[in-house]
Amino acid sequence: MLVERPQPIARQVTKIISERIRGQDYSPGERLPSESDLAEELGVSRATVRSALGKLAAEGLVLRKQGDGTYVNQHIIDVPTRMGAMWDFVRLIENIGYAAATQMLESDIRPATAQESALLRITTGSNVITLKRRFSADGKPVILVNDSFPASLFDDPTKALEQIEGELPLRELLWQKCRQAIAYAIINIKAVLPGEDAIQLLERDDSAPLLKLEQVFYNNDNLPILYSVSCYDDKTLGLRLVQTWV
Amino acid sequence: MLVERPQPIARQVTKIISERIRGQDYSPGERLPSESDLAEELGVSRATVRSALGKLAAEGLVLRKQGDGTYVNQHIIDVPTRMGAMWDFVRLIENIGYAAATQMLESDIRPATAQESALLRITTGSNVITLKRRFSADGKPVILVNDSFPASLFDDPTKALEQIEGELPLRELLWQKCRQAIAYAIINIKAVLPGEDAIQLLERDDSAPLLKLEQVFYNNDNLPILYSVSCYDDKTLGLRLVQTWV
DNA sequence: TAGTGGTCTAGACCACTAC
DNA sequence: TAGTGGTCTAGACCACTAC
Repeated sequence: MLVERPQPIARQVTKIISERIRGQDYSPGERLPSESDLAEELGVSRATVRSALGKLAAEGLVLRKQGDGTYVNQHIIDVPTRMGAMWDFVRLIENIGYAAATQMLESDIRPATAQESALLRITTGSNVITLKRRFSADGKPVILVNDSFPASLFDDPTKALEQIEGELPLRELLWQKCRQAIAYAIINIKAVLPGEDAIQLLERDDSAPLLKLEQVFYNNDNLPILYSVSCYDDKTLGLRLVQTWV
Repeated sequence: MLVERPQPIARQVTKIISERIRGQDYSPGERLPSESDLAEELGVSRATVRSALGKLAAEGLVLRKQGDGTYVNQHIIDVPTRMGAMWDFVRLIENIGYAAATQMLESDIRPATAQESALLRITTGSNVITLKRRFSADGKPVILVNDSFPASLFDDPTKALEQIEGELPLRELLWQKCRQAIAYAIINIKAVLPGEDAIQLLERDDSAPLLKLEQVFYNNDNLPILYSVSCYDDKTLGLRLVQTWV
Protein backbone atom coordinates (compact mmCIF):
# COMPACT_ATOMS: atom_id res chain seq x y z
CA MET A 1 0.00 0.00 0.00
CA LEU A 2 2.66 2.47 0.95
CA VAL A 3 5.47 1.15 -1.22
CA GLU A 4 7.28 3.79 -3.20
CA ARG A 5 6.45 3.36 -6.87
CA PRO A 6 8.69 4.86 -9.52
CA GLN A 7 7.24 7.88 -11.31
CA PRO A 8 5.85 7.23 -14.78
CA ILE A 9 8.42 7.83 -17.50
CA ALA A 10 6.40 10.67 -19.06
CA ARG A 11 6.34 12.49 -15.72
CA GLN A 12 10.10 12.07 -15.34
CA VAL A 13 10.60 13.49 -18.83
CA THR A 14 8.33 16.43 -18.00
CA LYS A 15 10.41 17.12 -14.93
CA ILE A 16 13.71 16.90 -16.79
CA ILE A 17 12.68 19.29 -19.55
CA SER A 18 11.00 21.62 -17.08
CA GLU A 19 14.19 21.81 -15.01
CA ARG A 20 16.31 22.40 -18.08
CA ILE A 21 14.10 25.34 -18.98
CA ARG A 22 14.05 26.81 -15.47
CA GLY A 23 17.79 26.23 -15.14
CA GLN A 24 18.31 27.92 -18.50
CA ASP A 25 19.96 24.88 -20.06
CA TYR A 26 17.49 25.85 -22.74
CA SER A 27 17.64 29.63 -22.90
CA PRO A 28 14.56 31.86 -22.93
CA GLY A 29 13.06 31.98 -26.40
CA GLU A 30 15.33 29.23 -27.66
CA ARG A 31 14.14 26.34 -29.77
CA LEU A 32 14.27 22.96 -28.03
CA PRO A 33 15.80 19.90 -29.68
CA SER A 34 13.27 18.17 -31.91
CA GLU A 35 10.93 15.60 -30.39
CA SER A 36 12.82 12.80 -32.13
CA ASP A 37 16.16 14.05 -30.82
CA LEU A 38 14.80 14.34 -27.29
CA ALA A 39 13.33 10.85 -27.53
CA GLU A 40 16.65 9.43 -28.66
CA GLU A 41 18.65 11.33 -26.04
CA LEU A 42 16.39 10.25 -23.18
CA GLY A 43 15.90 6.72 -24.48
CA VAL A 44 12.10 6.94 -24.67
CA SER A 45 9.56 6.88 -27.47
CA ARG A 46 8.51 10.01 -29.29
CA ALA A 47 4.98 9.56 -27.93
CA THR A 48 6.30 9.85 -24.40
CA VAL A 49 8.22 13.03 -25.25
CA ARG A 50 5.07 14.45 -26.84
CA SER A 51 3.07 13.65 -23.72
CA ALA A 52 5.60 15.53 -21.60
CA LEU A 53 5.75 18.50 -23.97
CA GLY A 54 1.96 18.57 -24.02
CA LYS A 55 1.91 19.11 -20.26
CA LEU A 56 4.44 21.91 -20.52
CA ALA A 57 2.52 23.51 -23.39
CA ALA A 58 -0.67 23.42 -21.33
CA GLU A 59 1.18 25.27 -18.58
CA GLY A 60 2.41 27.77 -21.14
CA LEU A 61 6.07 26.95 -20.52
CA VAL A 62 6.69 26.07 -24.17
CA LEU A 63 5.12 27.15 -27.44
CA ARG A 64 4.85 24.65 -30.27
CA LYS A 65 4.89 25.57 -33.94
CA GLN A 66 4.00 22.94 -36.48
CA GLY A 67 6.66 22.58 -39.16
CA ASP A 68 9.07 24.68 -37.13
CA GLY A 69 9.82 23.60 -33.57
CA THR A 70 9.13 23.95 -29.86
CA TYR A 71 10.21 27.15 -28.15
CA VAL A 72 10.82 28.17 -24.55
CA ASN A 73 8.31 30.78 -23.39
CA GLN A 74 10.37 33.22 -21.38
CA HIS A 75 7.36 35.23 -20.15
CA ILE A 76 5.81 32.43 -18.19
CA ILE A 77 8.84 31.48 -16.15
CA ASP A 78 8.20 34.26 -13.64
CA VAL A 79 4.44 33.90 -13.46
CA PRO A 80 3.96 32.16 -10.18
CA THR A 81 0.36 31.08 -10.38
CA ARG A 82 -0.42 28.32 -12.76
CA MET A 83 -4.08 27.45 -12.50
CA GLY A 84 -3.52 24.17 -10.68
CA ALA A 85 -1.43 25.81 -7.97
CA MET A 86 -3.84 28.68 -7.44
CA TRP A 87 -5.30 27.22 -4.28
CA ASP A 88 -2.10 26.21 -2.58
CA PHE A 89 -1.73 29.43 -0.68
CA VAL A 90 1.62 28.76 0.94
CA ARG A 91 3.26 27.96 -2.37
CA LEU A 92 1.50 30.93 -3.95
CA ILE A 93 2.92 33.33 -1.38
CA GLU A 94 6.40 31.85 -1.50
CA ASN A 95 6.51 31.89 -5.28
CA ILE A 96 5.98 35.61 -5.27
CA GLY A 97 8.97 35.93 -2.99
CA TYR A 98 7.50 36.43 0.43
CA ALA A 99 7.96 34.27 3.51
CA ALA A 100 4.72 32.38 4.08
CA ALA A 101 3.22 31.59 7.45
CA THR A 102 0.05 29.77 8.41
CA GLN A 103 -1.89 30.37 11.56
CA MET A 104 -4.76 28.30 12.88
CA LEU A 105 -7.19 30.77 14.41
CA GLU A 106 -9.98 28.39 15.35
CA SER A 107 -10.86 24.74 14.92
CA ASP A 108 -14.11 23.18 15.93
CA ILE A 109 -16.42 20.26 15.49
CA ARG A 110 -20.11 21.12 15.43
CA PRO A 111 -23.42 20.36 13.66
CA ALA A 112 -23.55 21.53 10.04
CA THR A 113 -25.52 24.63 9.14
CA ALA A 114 -28.24 24.34 6.51
CA GLN A 115 -25.91 25.75 3.85
CA GLU A 116 -23.07 23.42 4.79
CA SER A 117 -25.26 20.34 4.79
CA ALA A 118 -26.65 21.30 1.38
CA LEU A 119 -23.23 21.91 -0.17
CA LEU A 120 -21.57 18.91 1.43
CA ARG A 121 -24.68 16.79 0.92
CA ILE A 122 -24.85 15.49 4.46
CA THR A 123 -27.92 15.31 6.69
CA THR A 124 -28.65 18.50 8.62
CA GLY A 125 -27.24 18.33 12.08
CA SER A 126 -24.49 15.82 11.35
CA ASN A 127 -21.09 17.03 12.40
CA VAL A 128 -18.60 19.04 10.41
CA ILE A 129 -15.07 19.95 11.29
CA THR A 130 -14.42 23.64 10.74
CA LEU A 131 -11.15 25.50 10.53
CA LYS A 132 -10.38 29.18 10.39
CA ARG A 133 -6.89 29.85 9.14
CA ARG A 134 -4.86 32.91 8.25
CA PHE A 135 -1.97 33.10 5.80
CA SER A 136 0.68 35.79 6.00
CA ALA A 137 3.25 37.07 3.55
CA ASP A 138 6.33 38.48 5.26
CA GLY A 139 4.30 38.77 8.43
CA LYS A 140 1.48 40.70 6.80
CA PRO A 141 -1.87 38.83 6.86
CA VAL A 142 -3.17 38.40 3.31
CA ILE A 143 -5.59 35.48 3.15
CA LEU A 144 -8.36 34.36 5.46
CA VAL A 145 -9.79 30.89 4.95
CA ASN A 146 -12.80 29.13 6.43
CA ASP A 147 -12.91 25.41 5.73
CA SER A 148 -15.54 22.87 6.64
CA PHE A 149 -15.71 19.18 5.90
CA PRO A 150 -17.78 16.23 7.12
CA ALA A 151 -16.54 14.79 10.40
CA SER A 152 -17.57 11.39 9.06
CA LEU A 153 -14.49 11.38 6.86
CA PHE A 154 -12.49 10.54 9.97
CA ASP A 155 -12.67 7.36 12.01
CA ASP A 156 -12.33 9.32 15.20
CA PRO A 157 -13.31 12.95 14.55
CA THR A 158 -12.50 14.30 18.00
CA LYS A 159 -9.03 12.84 17.86
CA ALA A 160 -8.67 14.11 14.31
CA LEU A 161 -9.26 17.66 15.42
CA GLU A 162 -6.21 17.49 17.66
CA GLN A 163 -4.03 16.14 14.92
CA ILE A 164 -4.82 18.86 12.43
CA GLU A 165 -2.10 21.42 12.21
CA GLY A 166 -2.16 24.63 10.32
CA GLU A 167 0.94 23.90 8.30
CA LEU A 168 -0.26 20.88 6.36
CA PRO A 169 -2.13 21.74 3.15
CA LEU A 170 -5.67 20.38 3.38
CA ARG A 171 -5.13 18.48 0.15
CA GLU A 172 -2.34 16.51 1.85
CA LEU A 173 -4.27 16.17 5.08
CA LEU A 174 -7.33 14.73 3.38
CA TRP A 175 -5.17 12.23 1.57
CA GLN A 176 -3.03 11.19 4.51
CA LYS A 177 -5.73 11.01 7.17
CA CYS A 178 -8.81 10.09 5.12
CA ARG A 179 -7.48 8.60 1.87
CA GLN A 180 -9.58 11.17 0.06
CA ALA A 181 -8.18 12.56 -3.21
CA ILE A 182 -9.59 15.73 -4.69
CA ALA A 183 -10.69 15.18 -8.27
CA TYR A 184 -12.17 18.57 -9.10
CA ALA A 185 -13.58 21.73 -7.62
CA ILE A 186 -16.28 24.21 -8.51
CA ILE A 187 -15.11 27.73 -7.79
CA ASN A 188 -16.95 31.00 -7.48
CA ILE A 189 -15.05 34.27 -7.64
CA LYS A 190 -16.56 37.44 -6.25
CA ALA A 191 -15.58 40.94 -5.23
CA VAL A 192 -16.77 41.94 -1.77
CA LEU A 193 -16.33 44.63 0.84
CA PRO A 194 -14.60 43.13 3.85
CA GLY A 195 -16.71 42.48 6.94
CA GLU A 196 -15.67 43.56 10.45
CA ASP A 197 -14.10 40.16 10.88
CA ALA A 198 -11.93 40.41 7.80
CA ILE A 199 -10.88 44.01 8.42
CA GLN A 200 -9.62 43.07 11.83
CA LEU A 201 -8.00 39.75 11.01
CA LEU A 202 -6.34 41.02 7.83
CA GLU A 203 -5.29 44.16 9.71
CA ARG A 204 -6.67 46.47 7.07
CA ASP A 205 -6.61 50.17 7.67
CA ASP A 206 -9.16 50.79 4.96
CA SER A 207 -12.15 48.94 3.62
CA ALA A 208 -10.91 48.38 0.07
CA PRO A 209 -12.66 45.47 -1.64
CA LEU A 210 -11.39 41.91 -1.37
CA LEU A 211 -11.57 38.90 -3.63
CA LYS A 212 -13.74 36.17 -2.23
CA LEU A 213 -13.33 32.59 -3.42
CA GLU A 214 -16.03 30.07 -2.63
CA GLN A 215 -14.97 26.54 -3.45
CA VAL A 216 -16.50 23.09 -3.20
CA PHE A 217 -14.07 20.21 -3.68
CA TYR A 218 -15.20 16.78 -4.85
CA ASN A 219 -13.51 13.40 -4.67
CA ASN A 220 -13.28 10.82 -7.42
CA ASP A 221 -16.63 9.33 -6.40
CA ASN A 222 -18.20 12.71 -7.04
CA LEU A 223 -18.90 13.37 -3.38
CA PRO A 224 -18.24 16.82 -1.91
CA ILE A 225 -15.57 16.57 0.75
CA LEU A 226 -14.57 20.15 1.44
CA TYR A 227 -16.23 23.55 1.41
CA SER A 228 -13.89 26.47 1.60
CA VAL A 229 -14.35 30.24 1.61
CA SER A 230 -11.32 32.46 1.21
CA CYS A 231 -10.95 36.21 1.51
CA TYR A 232 -8.02 37.36 -0.49
CA ASP A 233 -6.12 40.62 -0.28
CA ASP A 234 -5.30 41.22 -3.94
CA LYS A 235 -3.52 44.49 -3.20
CA THR A 236 -0.57 42.76 -1.59
CA LEU A 237 -0.64 39.52 -3.44
CA GLY A 238 -2.15 39.85 -6.89
CA LEU A 239 -4.03 36.92 -8.35
CA ARG A 240 -2.22 36.11 -11.56
CA LEU A 241 -2.70 33.16 -13.81
CA VAL A 242 -1.89 31.82 -17.23
CA GLN A 243 -4.51 30.66 -19.67
CA THR A 244 -3.48 28.56 -22.67
CA TRP A 245 -5.41 27.48 -25.71
CA VAL A 246 -3.81 24.22 -26.78
CA MET B 1 -5.36 28.35 -47.77
CA LEU B 2 -9.02 28.51 -46.95
CA VAL B 3 -10.01 24.97 -47.87
CA GLU B 4 -12.18 23.25 -45.33
CA ARG B 5 -10.19 20.49 -43.67
CA PRO B 6 -11.93 17.66 -41.90
CA GLN B 7 -11.72 17.74 -38.14
CA PRO B 8 -9.17 15.38 -36.57
CA ILE B 9 -10.71 12.07 -35.57
CA ALA B 10 -9.97 12.58 -31.88
CA ARG B 11 -11.86 15.87 -31.96
CA GLN B 12 -14.83 14.22 -33.64
CA VAL B 13 -14.85 11.51 -30.99
CA THR B 14 -14.70 14.16 -28.25
CA LYS B 15 -17.71 15.84 -29.79
CA ILE B 16 -19.68 12.62 -30.14
CA ILE B 17 -19.15 11.56 -26.53
CA SER B 18 -19.73 15.09 -25.26
CA GLU B 19 -23.06 15.26 -27.10
CA ARG B 20 -24.10 11.86 -25.81
CA ILE B 21 -23.47 13.06 -22.28
CA ARG B 22 -25.26 16.38 -22.73
CA GLY B 23 -28.13 14.63 -24.53
CA GLN B 24 -28.31 12.10 -21.69
CA ASP B 25 -27.66 9.14 -23.97
CA TYR B 26 -25.29 8.45 -21.13
CA SER B 27 -27.21 9.33 -17.99
CA PRO B 28 -25.81 11.45 -15.17
CA GLY B 29 -23.55 9.39 -12.96
CA GLU B 30 -23.64 6.44 -15.32
CA ARG B 31 -20.60 4.46 -16.33
CA LEU B 32 -19.59 4.87 -19.97
CA PRO B 33 -18.79 1.88 -22.17
CA SER B 34 -15.20 0.79 -21.75
CA GLU B 35 -12.52 2.46 -23.83
CA SER B 36 -12.11 -0.70 -25.91
CA ASP B 37 -15.85 -0.90 -26.56
CA LEU B 38 -16.02 2.74 -27.59
CA ALA B 39 -13.02 2.27 -29.86
CA GLU B 40 -14.66 -0.70 -31.54
CA GLU B 41 -18.03 1.00 -31.85
CA LEU B 42 -16.58 4.15 -33.39
CA GLY B 43 -14.03 2.34 -35.53
CA VAL B 44 -10.98 4.09 -34.08
CA SER B 45 -8.02 3.02 -31.98
CA ARG B 46 -8.15 2.95 -28.22
CA ALA B 47 -5.47 5.67 -28.12
CA THR B 48 -7.81 8.00 -29.97
CA VAL B 49 -10.66 7.28 -27.56
CA ARG B 50 -8.31 7.94 -24.66
CA SER B 51 -7.26 11.25 -26.16
CA ALA B 52 -10.91 12.28 -26.42
CA LEU B 53 -11.75 11.12 -22.90
CA GLY B 54 -8.68 12.97 -21.64
CA LYS B 55 -10.11 16.23 -22.96
CA LEU B 56 -13.46 15.57 -21.32
CA ALA B 57 -11.80 14.61 -18.04
CA ALA B 58 -9.81 17.86 -18.09
CA GLU B 59 -13.10 19.73 -18.46
CA GLY B 60 -14.52 17.75 -15.58
CA LEU B 61 -17.29 16.21 -17.70
CA VAL B 62 -16.18 12.66 -16.87
CA LEU B 63 -14.40 11.07 -13.93
CA ARG B 64 -12.07 8.16 -14.56
CA LYS B 65 -11.40 5.39 -12.07
CA GLN B 66 -8.59 2.99 -12.75
CA GLY B 67 -9.71 -0.61 -12.64
CA ASP B 68 -13.34 0.44 -12.60
CA GLY B 69 -14.55 2.67 -15.41
CA THR B 70 -15.32 6.18 -16.68
CA TYR B 71 -18.30 7.98 -15.19
CA VAL B 72 -20.45 10.92 -16.26
CA ASN B 73 -20.07 13.85 -13.88
CA GLN B 74 -23.57 15.21 -13.47
CA HIS B 75 -22.52 18.28 -11.47
CA ILE B 76 -20.50 19.82 -14.21
CA ILE B 77 -23.12 19.74 -16.94
CA ASP B 78 -24.75 22.92 -15.69
CA VAL B 79 -21.59 24.82 -14.87
CA PRO B 80 -21.33 27.24 -17.75
CA THR B 81 -17.83 28.53 -17.38
CA ARG B 82 -15.11 26.18 -18.23
CA MET B 83 -11.79 27.98 -17.92
CA GLY B 84 -11.21 28.25 -21.64
CA ALA B 85 -14.55 29.87 -22.27
CA MET B 86 -14.20 32.34 -19.43
CA TRP B 87 -13.29 35.23 -21.70
CA ASP B 88 -15.91 34.74 -24.36
CA PHE B 89 -18.41 37.05 -22.75
CA VAL B 90 -21.28 36.52 -25.17
CA ARG B 91 -21.18 32.78 -24.72
CA LEU B 92 -20.75 33.23 -20.99
CA ILE B 93 -23.90 35.32 -20.71
CA GLU B 94 -25.93 33.06 -22.97
CA ASN B 95 -24.87 29.91 -21.15
CA ILE B 96 -26.30 31.28 -17.94
CA GLY B 97 -29.57 31.76 -19.74
CA TYR B 98 -29.71 35.46 -20.50
CA ALA B 99 -29.96 37.12 -23.89
CA ALA B 100 -26.57 38.63 -24.69
CA ALA B 101 -26.02 41.92 -26.49
CA THR B 102 -22.83 43.74 -27.43
CA GLN B 103 -22.55 47.45 -27.82
CA MET B 104 -19.60 49.35 -29.24
CA LEU B 105 -19.34 52.53 -27.18
CA GLU B 106 -16.18 53.99 -28.67
CA SER B 107 -13.52 53.00 -31.19
CA ASP B 108 -10.42 54.98 -31.91
CA ILE B 109 -6.96 54.92 -33.38
CA ARG B 110 -4.37 56.95 -31.46
CA PRO B 111 -0.76 56.89 -30.20
CA ALA B 112 -0.10 54.35 -27.47
CA THR B 113 0.24 55.47 -23.88
CA ALA B 114 3.39 54.56 -21.99
CA GLN B 115 1.64 51.65 -20.30
CA GLU B 116 0.21 50.33 -23.54
CA SER B 117 3.51 50.52 -25.37
CA ALA B 118 5.20 48.70 -22.52
CA LEU B 119 2.62 45.92 -22.34
CA LEU B 120 2.27 45.53 -26.10
CA ARG B 121 6.01 46.04 -26.59
CA ILE B 122 5.68 48.65 -29.32
CA THR B 123 7.58 51.94 -29.58
CA THR B 124 6.00 54.79 -27.65
CA GLY B 125 3.84 56.88 -29.88
CA SER B 126 3.07 54.21 -32.47
CA ASN B 127 -0.61 53.76 -33.04
CA VAL B 128 -3.00 51.48 -31.24
CA ILE B 129 -6.60 50.71 -32.03
CA THR B 130 -8.79 51.01 -28.95
CA LEU B 131 -12.29 49.76 -28.37
CA LYS B 132 -14.71 50.33 -25.54
CA ARG B 133 -17.49 47.79 -25.49
CA ARG B 134 -20.38 46.93 -23.22
CA PHE B 135 -22.05 43.56 -22.80
CA SER B 136 -25.59 43.19 -21.55
CA ALA B 137 -27.55 40.28 -20.13
CA ASP B 138 -31.28 40.58 -20.79
CA GLY B 139 -30.77 44.27 -21.43
CA LYS B 140 -28.93 44.88 -18.16
CA PRO B 141 -25.31 46.02 -18.65
CA VAL B 142 -22.95 43.63 -16.88
CA ILE B 143 -19.48 43.85 -18.41
CA LEU B 144 -17.41 46.79 -19.56
CA VAL B 145 -14.36 46.08 -21.72
CA ASN B 146 -11.49 48.27 -22.91
CA ASP B 147 -9.33 46.68 -25.60
CA SER B 148 -6.22 47.99 -27.25
CA PHE B 149 -4.02 46.38 -29.87
CA PRO B 150 -1.25 47.55 -32.22
CA ALA B 151 -2.56 49.22 -35.37
CA SER B 152 0.39 47.65 -37.18
CA LEU B 153 -1.42 44.31 -37.11
CA PHE B 154 -3.60 45.63 -39.92
CA ASP B 155 -2.47 46.48 -43.46
CA ASP B 156 -4.74 49.50 -43.50
CA PRO B 157 -5.56 50.48 -39.90
CA THR B 158 -7.95 53.31 -40.70
CA LYS B 159 -9.98 51.07 -42.93
CA ALA B 160 -9.81 48.33 -40.31
CA LEU B 161 -11.44 50.58 -37.75
CA GLU B 162 -14.51 50.88 -39.92
CA GLN B 163 -14.77 47.15 -40.41
CA ILE B 164 -14.71 46.30 -36.73
CA GLU B 165 -18.11 45.54 -35.38
CA GLY B 166 -19.08 44.93 -31.82
CA GLU B 167 -20.60 41.52 -32.47
CA LEU B 168 -17.52 39.67 -33.63
CA PRO B 169 -15.45 38.19 -30.79
CA LEU B 170 -11.97 39.73 -30.87
CA ARG B 171 -10.46 36.29 -31.06
CA GLU B 172 -12.26 35.71 -34.37
CA LEU B 173 -11.54 39.21 -35.59
CA LEU B 174 -7.80 38.91 -34.97
CA TRP B 175 -7.74 35.64 -36.85
CA GLN B 176 -9.87 36.69 -39.79
CA LYS B 177 -8.42 40.13 -40.35
CA CYS B 178 -4.84 39.72 -39.15
CA ARG B 179 -4.15 35.97 -39.23
CA GLN B 180 -3.18 36.26 -35.58
CA ALA B 181 -3.99 33.30 -33.32
CA ILE B 182 -3.97 33.70 -29.56
CA ALA B 183 -1.68 31.13 -27.94
CA TYR B 184 -1.90 32.17 -24.31
CA ALA B 185 -2.80 34.99 -21.98
CA ILE B 186 -1.55 36.32 -18.66
CA ILE B 187 -4.47 37.34 -16.51
CA ASN B 188 -4.71 39.48 -13.40
CA ILE B 189 -7.83 39.33 -11.23
CA LYS B 190 -8.62 42.16 -8.82
CA ALA B 191 -11.47 43.50 -6.75
CA VAL B 192 -12.10 47.23 -7.22
CA LEU B 193 -14.61 49.90 -6.42
CA PRO B 194 -16.22 51.08 -9.64
CA GLY B 195 -15.15 54.47 -11.00
CA GLU B 196 -17.59 57.15 -12.13
CA ASP B 197 -17.32 55.74 -15.60
CA ALA B 198 -18.26 52.20 -14.62
CA ILE B 199 -21.08 53.24 -12.29
CA GLN B 200 -22.69 55.16 -15.11
CA LEU B 201 -22.10 52.71 -17.95
CA LEU B 202 -23.07 49.66 -15.92
CA GLU B 203 -26.08 51.61 -14.58
CA ARG B 204 -25.28 50.78 -10.99
CA ASP B 205 -27.36 52.30 -8.26
CA ASP B 206 -24.76 51.52 -5.66
CA SER B 207 -21.00 51.37 -5.56
CA ALA B 208 -20.63 47.68 -4.71
CA PRO B 209 -17.24 46.30 -5.71
CA LEU B 210 -16.56 44.87 -9.14
CA LEU B 211 -14.21 42.24 -10.45
CA LYS B 212 -11.54 43.67 -12.68
CA LEU B 213 -9.71 41.46 -15.18
CA GLU B 214 -6.52 42.72 -16.77
CA GLN B 215 -5.37 40.49 -19.60
CA VAL B 216 -2.49 40.45 -22.05
CA PHE B 217 -2.87 38.04 -24.95
CA TYR B 218 0.12 36.63 -26.83
CA ASN B 219 0.37 34.97 -30.22
CA ASN B 220 2.30 31.86 -31.10
CA ASP B 221 5.45 33.92 -31.75
CA ASN B 222 5.24 35.14 -28.18
CA LEU B 223 4.34 38.68 -29.18
CA PRO B 224 1.65 40.57 -27.25
CA ILE B 225 -1.23 41.35 -29.58
CA LEU B 226 -4.03 42.45 -27.29
CA TYR B 227 -4.36 44.23 -23.97
CA SER B 228 -7.77 44.07 -22.42
CA VAL B 229 -9.28 45.39 -19.20
CA SER B 230 -12.72 44.21 -18.15
CA CYS B 231 -14.97 45.35 -15.34
CA TYR B 232 -17.29 42.62 -14.37
CA ASP B 233 -20.52 42.77 -12.39
CA ASP B 234 -20.33 39.54 -10.42
CA LYS B 235 -23.63 40.20 -8.67
CA THR B 236 -25.65 39.56 -11.80
CA LEU B 237 -23.38 37.14 -13.55
CA GLY B 238 -21.27 35.16 -11.12
CA LEU B 239 -17.82 34.04 -12.21
CA ARG B 240 -17.89 30.30 -11.88
CA LEU B 241 -15.32 27.83 -13.06
CA VAL B 242 -14.24 24.25 -12.78
CA GLN B 243 -10.78 23.20 -11.73
CA THR B 244 -9.62 19.65 -12.37
CA TRP B 245 -6.57 17.79 -11.19
CA VAL B 246 -5.90 15.19 -13.86
C1' DT C 1 12.99 19.84 -49.97
C1' DA C 2 14.57 18.46 -45.57
C1' DG C 3 13.00 18.58 -41.12
C1' DT C 4 9.53 19.82 -37.83
C1' DG C 5 5.40 19.02 -35.09
C1' DG C 6 0.32 16.77 -35.55
C1' DT C 7 -2.42 12.59 -35.94
C1' DC C 8 -3.41 7.83 -35.69
C1' DT C 9 -2.80 2.82 -35.30
C1' DA C 10 -1.86 -1.89 -33.27
C1' DG C 11 -0.16 -4.02 -29.74
C1' DA C 12 1.98 -4.99 -25.25
C1' DC C 13 2.11 -4.95 -20.36
C1' DC C 14 0.84 -3.06 -15.87
C1' DA C 15 -2.06 -1.40 -11.67
C1' DC C 16 -6.17 -1.63 -9.89
C1' DT C 17 -11.16 -2.70 -8.72
C1' DA C 18 -15.54 -5.10 -8.47
C1' DC C 19 -17.12 -9.44 -8.08
C1' DT D 1 -10.05 -13.39 -11.69
C1' DA D 2 -12.07 -10.98 -15.41
C1' DG D 3 -12.27 -6.52 -16.94
C1' DT D 4 -11.09 -1.74 -16.41
C1' DG D 5 -8.21 2.32 -17.07
C1' DG D 6 -2.86 3.79 -17.11
C1' DT D 7 1.55 3.59 -19.48
C1' DC D 8 4.62 2.95 -23.21
C1' DT D 9 6.48 1.53 -27.70
C1' DA D 10 7.40 1.40 -32.85
C1' DG D 11 5.97 2.83 -36.79
C1' DA D 12 3.30 5.17 -40.39
C1' DC D 13 1.63 9.14 -42.76
C1' DC D 14 0.31 13.99 -42.91
C1' DA D 15 0.53 19.36 -42.66
C1' DC D 16 3.41 22.78 -42.38
C1' DT D 17 7.62 25.88 -42.25
C1' DA D 18 12.28 27.55 -42.94
C1' DC D 19 15.62 27.36 -46.17
